[in-house]
Amino acid sequence: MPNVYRALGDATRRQILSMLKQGCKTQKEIVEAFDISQPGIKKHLNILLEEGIISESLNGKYRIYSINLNILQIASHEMLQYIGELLDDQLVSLKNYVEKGEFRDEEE
Amino acid sequence: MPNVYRALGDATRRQILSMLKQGCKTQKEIVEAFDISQPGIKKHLNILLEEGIISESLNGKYRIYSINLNILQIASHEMLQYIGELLDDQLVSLKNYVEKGEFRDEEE
DNA sequence: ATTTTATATAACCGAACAGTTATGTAAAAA
DNA sequence: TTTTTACATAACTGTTCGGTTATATAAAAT
Repeated sequence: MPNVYRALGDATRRQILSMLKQGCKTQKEIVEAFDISQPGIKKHLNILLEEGIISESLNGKYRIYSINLNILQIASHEMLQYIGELLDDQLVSLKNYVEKGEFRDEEE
Repeated sequence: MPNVYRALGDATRRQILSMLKQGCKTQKEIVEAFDISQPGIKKHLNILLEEGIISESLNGKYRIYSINLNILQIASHEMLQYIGELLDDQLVSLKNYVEKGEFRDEEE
């Protein structure tokens, strides 16, 4: 099961995910958006891949990355539940709202 | 500002916080609840202290730890907002619900 | 056919982490 | 006063992480 803390625990990875939320991106595009070397970015992408939060596909010489919102949702479930329990019932009911399936599956 | 990812990113620390949610605990009590050495537990407590998620107080030879729910709430705010933005509007409205101040301040 | 482009991979670095053992210290109990 | 108890601290280990440079490779463009 994906480790959301690991995946989201780094600011660069969060920015990458925000980029991918706007649409699929080439590795090159991602690299150009940061002041980090290509292998450095690739490591972040590998961690997101390991955690299943993003997917990779090939197109000629390009690597295309996309975000897996459904998996991210499932993955954050446990975390939201835990925080909800700590922060008490208000957040829990809030979490229940999420769990009731009110999400639309953007990734289809 | 507290790094929630760091604080909550470890299972032992999450268990410690769950314990403290039930009430203040002595370091001894916490140590006894885990199969980890006393210095090992102390390191986790120090990280939670660094992030401001828990507080420490002295009582004779005892160290008493308590959870700072208010700070945890403020700290998770950003994280919840970010995840909300990724997981789209349903979660955002959910997050707004939290932000509207619907939390009661258990720690007063 | 050669060069450029997009990416992969290896090797390295310093810092942080999770854990340990060993030892010191201060409060409480005997 | 001696011993026990609760905790602090230092030093060490192995692993992961975020970053780098250097180099290889495969596709595309020239």
